Amino acid sequence: MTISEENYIKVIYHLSLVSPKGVNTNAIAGMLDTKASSVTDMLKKLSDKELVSYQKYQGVTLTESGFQSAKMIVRKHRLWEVFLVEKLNFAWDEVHEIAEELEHIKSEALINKLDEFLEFPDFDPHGDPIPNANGEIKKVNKLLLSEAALNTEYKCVGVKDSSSDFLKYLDKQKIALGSKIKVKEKESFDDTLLVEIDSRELTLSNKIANNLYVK
Amino acid sequence: MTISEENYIKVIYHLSLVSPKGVNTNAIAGMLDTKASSVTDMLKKLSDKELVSYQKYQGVTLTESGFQSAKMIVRKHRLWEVFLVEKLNFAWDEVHEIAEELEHIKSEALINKLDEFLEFPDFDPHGDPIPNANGEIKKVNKLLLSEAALNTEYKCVGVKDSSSDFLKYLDKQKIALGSKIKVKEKESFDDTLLVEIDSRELTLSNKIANNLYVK
DNA sequence: ATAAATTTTTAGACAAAACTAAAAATAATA
DNA sequence: TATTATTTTTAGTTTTGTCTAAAAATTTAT
Repeated sequence: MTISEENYIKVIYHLSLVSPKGVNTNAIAGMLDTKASSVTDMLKKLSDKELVSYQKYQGVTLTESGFQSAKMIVRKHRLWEVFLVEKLNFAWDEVHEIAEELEHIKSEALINKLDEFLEFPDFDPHGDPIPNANGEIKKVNKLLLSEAALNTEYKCVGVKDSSSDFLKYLDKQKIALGSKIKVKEKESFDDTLLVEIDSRELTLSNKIANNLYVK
Repeated sequence: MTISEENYIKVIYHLSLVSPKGVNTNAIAGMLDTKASSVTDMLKKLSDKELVSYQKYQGVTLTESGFQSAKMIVRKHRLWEVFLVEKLNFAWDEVHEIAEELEHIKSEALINKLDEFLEFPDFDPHGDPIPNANGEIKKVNKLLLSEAALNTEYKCVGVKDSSSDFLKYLDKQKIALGSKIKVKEKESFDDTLLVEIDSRELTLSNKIANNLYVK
């Protein structure tokens, strides 16, 4: 697989978690910052390689083989992110772009040795699960903070939006993965939350609450 | 710079250490396993970018900018090799191919943090010097074992040939970088050496002695 | 249900990096 | 020096992945 093919497979994987019945050409083009016509071309190629099943105008889904490939790319991406944060002391908002490059390094031995070196982490720095060498993914029943029950203690376990802006906001508010969090009040007008985090009180907008996973 | 351009620059760098007055098209083609005509095409492009100075039929040399770029690629390659051996426990004959890929990862921050994580190593696992962030390279007055004086204690500090075959041979003979070595006899007929390594006696062919650096 | 809007595909073109085959320049040899 | 031999370059293709513009299919709206 070329880097370009890998990028398409990865994007189709992520999009099919949201639209499992078929991913649209335009959606792929949007994610890859390319044109729909380029996507069509690539879908034909991926289809020839039996990585996706594709019928004109009907959207695309991953084949079993494409699905496994996608998970291996995601595995690499997330393991490298752990390495960058845990070993090289990058901040969690700095690692995505670098991991986008590292995820295309070919060696299987490399990624398995890296996994071992990192002591087989289950989650990346943003709380996303890391597929193991067999492609198995640990399921976690997390929910969005916006869906959390009142006066119940939760733990922050992940972010939905992992943009630098959002992550820096969390840093500024000293909200990290692992922080204890309890919703004390919910404003019915705009769903603003009054929360207690590690025994500090904070007001969080609905937008924030919609992008923070708790358990 | 594209990966292909980087590979050309790196090869020209290595070849110009041997032929500093100009590197031949065919020599580059040989190293990159490509055709002379492809090399000519690329030399024009690199010349346009002022990474090399190139006159038709006269061979090619790196410009100052090309030279700095080359050293940064070599720096990345060798730092990744240290990482693979020291941290991921790869054998020294397994790391070259993987580092060939890793050397093209773009981030400056990454390589400097990696350097720090590895505690600023001066040499890679084969004894080759690692340029620092400014492109400066530690000089070492090493010599080939074949040129070593009799009955003088040396230390193995590098290999000239870093093929897997040669490195595995050294492993088998328990010769590693850092091993103490003394030439006790030199057979005048074929230059075979009788050496003492870490208090074991060994017979080494001239070919071996011509590919092992000592100090 | 037909028209309008949107999405997707086709057709044709382009740039990068490789190739082959042939021509031109340089180097080696008689 | 003239002739070979070798090296290097040019000219013309190919492949990969992209693009634009236009056509076709699908979806939405009147």
